[in-house]
Order: sequence, then structure tokens, then C-alpha cells
Amino acid sequence: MGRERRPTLDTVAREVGVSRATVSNAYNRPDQLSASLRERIIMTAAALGYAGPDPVARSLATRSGGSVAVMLGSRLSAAFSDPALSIVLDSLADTLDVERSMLLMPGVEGGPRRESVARAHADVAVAYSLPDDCAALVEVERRGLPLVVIDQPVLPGSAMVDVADRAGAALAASHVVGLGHRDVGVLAFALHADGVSGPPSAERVATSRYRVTRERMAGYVSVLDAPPVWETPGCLRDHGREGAHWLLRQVPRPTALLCMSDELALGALRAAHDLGLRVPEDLTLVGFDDTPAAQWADPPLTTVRQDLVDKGRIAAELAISLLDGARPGPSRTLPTTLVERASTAPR
Amino acid sequence: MGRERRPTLDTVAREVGVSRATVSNAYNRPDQLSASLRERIIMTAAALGYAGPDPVARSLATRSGGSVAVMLGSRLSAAFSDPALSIVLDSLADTLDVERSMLLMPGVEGGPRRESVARAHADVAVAYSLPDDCAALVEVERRGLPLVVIDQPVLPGSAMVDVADRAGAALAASHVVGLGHRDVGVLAFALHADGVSGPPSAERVATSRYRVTRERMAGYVSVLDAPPVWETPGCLRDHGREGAHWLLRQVPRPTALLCMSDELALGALRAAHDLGLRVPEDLTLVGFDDTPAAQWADPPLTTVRQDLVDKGRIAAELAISLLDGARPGPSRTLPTTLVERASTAPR
DNA sequence: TTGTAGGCGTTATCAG
DNA sequence: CTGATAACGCCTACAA
Repeated sequence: MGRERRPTLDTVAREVGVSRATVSNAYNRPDQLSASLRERIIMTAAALGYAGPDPVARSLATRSGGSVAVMLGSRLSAAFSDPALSIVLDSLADTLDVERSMLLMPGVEGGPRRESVARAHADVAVAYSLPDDCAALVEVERRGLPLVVIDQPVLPGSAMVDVADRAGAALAASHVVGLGHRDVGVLAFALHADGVSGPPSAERVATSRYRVTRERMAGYVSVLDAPPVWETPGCLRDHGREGAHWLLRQVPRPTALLCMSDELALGALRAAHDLGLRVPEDLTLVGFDDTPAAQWADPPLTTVRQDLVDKGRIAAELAISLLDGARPGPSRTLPTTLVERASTAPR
Repeated sequence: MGRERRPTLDTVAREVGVSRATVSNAYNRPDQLSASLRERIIMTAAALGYAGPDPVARSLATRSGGSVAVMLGSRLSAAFSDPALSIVLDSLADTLDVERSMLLMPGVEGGPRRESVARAHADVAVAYSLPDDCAALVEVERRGLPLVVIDQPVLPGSAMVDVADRAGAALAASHVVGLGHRDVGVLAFALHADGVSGPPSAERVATSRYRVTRERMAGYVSVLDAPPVWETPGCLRDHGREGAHWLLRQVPRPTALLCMSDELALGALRAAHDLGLRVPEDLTLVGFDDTPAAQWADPPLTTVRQDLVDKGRIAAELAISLLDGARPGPSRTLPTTLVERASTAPR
């Protein structure tokens, strides 16, 4: 099994009897040589089994061409099971130029491993809702990679796109209060990355590493007065179901639940079902994100809408402009709006 | 904004007064030099703002270090909305060595663009259920990248992992027939990438570009006699719902539906609900995949189980072994089993 | 323990 | 239109 060296640009050049530069031009600047010569070069290249310019070598020479490193705060399973993230990622990938792919860097404990960031062939990074003290971000800075942040953290020198989470949460809270609900529970997602679930202490809430969670909580609390809160360990439907069971056991029993995501709300819907409560007659439910599943639900979910497609698109655009040498501008904050459907009703 | 050149290994070497090799060793082979010298090197490197060895240059020199290119047949949104795929990818990423990330290459029309594969910094590729004539695969071959195929296509020279789809489908069909059902409908996913939906012609079935679809269909048909079939344009729940509505309008109305995925089955469940049919009393439903949603459903779904986590893990292991120079062995076929839950009942 | 020299496969610049 | 020549930034024998 002789590990025979693969042909290179030079092999082809020698065979054709031209210089390497000419062969390179044959691939990258067809207008720089006669069609016939080019043809001859391509032919012999094929005959030699030359696979075309090596992407890595090309990148070294051009100092570019890597992909976009997308850093996630969670494992892929968690990432994929979060519809909101899927939509953002899809839109991001869609907007990226064809020649740049996404280098997905899953997180282990609050972010990708620093080492993997150090080795990544990327010339721009996108951080998706990462904890402020994420080691991977230190590495990004050390490498001097242009950075686009989605949601978190707020970092000088990086471009950023986020969402009016707090205002949106306040909208949700005001809505249910306006409907006459006095006993309102909150279904929050993780405040820390320790997998703990249950009613969190005030301190735990205050010290949350997750900006989105903090903001949404702040929005709820700006309207509500010390509501009962259940913290879930993740954003899965099951988690929402579990938390809702607890919340609905409180006395007085909440007549409305504000949920930090649609998935959580869907879990709560299930819990209501378990307990024989009708939505919205016996229980009012508000989600967050407005993912497709929210409209799909029975009843369709009232929720706080954020434009996830826009979020991904803008992140990609920012990444591209950074690549083009633009300075990161002020952060772009997308609006949130309340979408009233059938899961909310007057008390 | 002077685009000042970033320091390199050489800059550091000169500053410290040693050779580049020594600096390189300071990073890659700490045991090759005294701790004190190493320390001095690292310090000045930091002072100079040297970010450590450039990943691209390193890869060029070592001829390795790229990531694993994962080629998908669909856009990411579609990919993510398919729970089965999510699980496989997660398991795949999880098994990969820490230093290799996944380069996600979404497909546009049946696969990634050939051009993007040509430029990818990858030293191994994983194809996930791609059409046989996928251009991206030609490029993979041209580049001589080691290839691991999941499900499709069957390609000489590549490692492969797939699933006993046909046998599994036959299992499902036998199960419902054994239960006494005579009128059985089939909810199939896309046979072609043209977005068409409806009852497909025999020719359309026979010429399907998708192996998984063909195999499952073959499994059903090996037991059933010319069942009514509805082809969905995708694997979304909505699609399943739409198709089920049509199937349930046929005369005689099917008393059982075999669905090519759990998502489709869940859509069918919804359709049954729409029509006031009880499952399993009035309608028997069988899914495929055994994703978490299947157990979650109400009623929990009888389905054909495949081990998606294994599938991803094995794909990753194959990729790694290919990277280590192993020859692709015979294809690994994972078993399918029938998981009986509450969505099936005797006629 | 350190340094030297050669190579990795391209691209870019600038003459001819 | 073509070809030297010099980067690009690093790795790795091998010699000292």
C-alpha cells in the first residue's frame, strides 16, 4: 500500500511543461491564459489524478477561506432539540456565502472547549448565547478572530445581535395581568449550567450566567410581584411538563403560566392535560419565541414572537462584513411582539 | 488602520533569540526543551501578542487537522426538524475526537454544492442519506477524501453504516396484518426531490432517488398487496397530517396506517383527531425510527426502532478509522425491531 | 537541549 | 499570455 504522494500543482506544471503559476491561473483566473492551454492543463491534471488546488494550501497563501466557527453553549442534542436555535442556524447557514461552511463547535459545559477553538480553521466566529466567562471566547480573542455574538455575552470589540427579551417578557406579563390573572407562575429555563431544577433562590436568579434568562426574568418581574418560579434544567418539553406540575400544585394555584420558551409552554400544556385542566379555560399559557410548534399546538399558543430567521440572517451578515474588514458597529436589537392566540383567556 | 502583520513563530523566535523550531517545540513538544526556556518563549509570545501556531499552516505542514465534513441532503431547517437526523448528528459529534469539529454542509437540491465540497478544509467526509447521483460525492471522490456513508448511497470504496429498513418495514406491515387489518394505507416520505405530494405512480415509486424510502416501501409491499400510498413532500408532521387526511378519505377507509417516520405518524395522529377517529380503536398507527416523540405521544406510538445513537457513533468511528488509514470494511447494518406501544390494536 | 535546512502546496507580484 | 521568485506560517528530520 505505497502511500504514494498525490500530484500537486507542480506535478501538473512539469507534465504540461509550464510553470506552476500558469497552472494556478488555469484554475483561478481562466482569463489569464489561452483557452487551449487551459484545456490542455485541465486535461493532464485529470489524467494525473490531480484533484485541484488544495484548500488548505490555498488558505495559507490567501490568508482566508476558512469557515465560520459557530460556537454553541450546549451539546448538539440539546441544540437540535431547541427549535429556536435550529431556525437561527438554518438562516445563518443560508445567508453565508456558498464558499463558507459552518464549523459547528458544540459546547460541553457552557461552551466549546478552548482547545478546539484554537485549532479551528475559521476566520470568523459566531457565539450563540454563551456564558460571559466562556473560555472559548478568550481563545477567540487571543487568536484575534472577528466575533459576532448572538444574545450573549456583551463584549467590546464584537458585533452583536440580540433581542428585546426583557420588553417581550414584560409584554407577556402585562398581557396576563391585563386579563385579570393575579396568580401567575413562571417557568424559567436554566439559570446555571449545573443541571439543577426546582424553585430557585433569589440569589440564584440574580447570579444567573445566562443573559437571556436574566432578561426575560427581569421582564416578568417588572410586572409581576414575586411570582412562583420553577427553573428547568433544559429547554425540553419534558422539563416544562415537570415544572408545570410543581407550579400547579402551589397554593393558591396559578391561573396563568409564563414560559420562557414555546417548548416549555408545550410541556406545560401537557401537564395541564395530565391534571385535567383545560387551556385556556382553567389555565392561561404564554410561550416565548413563536416557533412553528406554537401555532401547531392545540390550542395554538399565545407567545412572544422574535424573528429567528432575521436573527440568523443578521448574524451572518455581520460575520461577512467583519470579514470584509468592517468595524463592529453598535449592537442590533430585534424587536419582540406579543402574538395572541388561543391559549390565553380572561380569568 | 495599519493592517499590521501579526506576529508569527518567526517573530517570537527572533525576539527570544532562538530558532523557529524551538518555538514550535515549545508549543508542540514541551519535553524537547527546558522548562525555563519554554516559559520564556511563552511569555514573550504573549507579550508580542502571538496567538499560537496558525491552524491552517499547521495543517498544511502536517497534512491533517481539518474537520469532518458532514454532507446533508437538505437544508438545515429541514435537517433539524427531523429528530432522527438530530440524534445521529449529535451522537456523531459526540464520538468525534475533540480536535475534530463538524463542518456542516447543508444541501440545496439533494446535496451540498459541489463547489463547497471542493473548498472544504476537511480530511474525511460523511454523507448522510444522499441521492446516488449527488454531485458533491463526485467531488469527494475527485479529492480522494475518505468517505463514510450513512444509509445512502452504496458506494464502492467507502465505509458504510445503514439500517435494516426493509426488514423493519416488513415487521411493521406483518404486525398490522397479524392484528387483522386488511385495509392498510402507507404514508411515505419523498420519493423525489421535486416537492410533489400525492399518490405516486408505480413508476415514480420504482425510480425513487431515496434508498431509505425505497427500502421501507419494499418492506411494506412485501407484505401488503398494493396498498394506497400517499407521498409527502417532506418529513414534517404537517405533511403527515395532510397525507393521512387523504388516505382516510379512501374507500374502503384504511383501518391502519404505516408511516415512514414517527413525525409522519404524529401528523397522522393529528389527522385522526381532526376526523374524530380514536387511536387505536378506530385507527391503528405505526411509525418508524422510535424517536423520543414516539414514546411521548398520546397514545404512545408503536414504531419500528432503529438505534440512532449507534448509527451516529459508528459513523464517527468509521471516519476516525479511515483517517487512521484503515481500509473501509464491509458495510455495517444495524437491526430494526418492532416496539409495540399503544397506537396499534386488533381490528 | 538547540539549530539548520528542507518541505508542505498555493498564490501574488512583477518582469518579459 | 507566461514564468521566475518570493511569500504564506509551520513542521520535522537530522545535525550539532
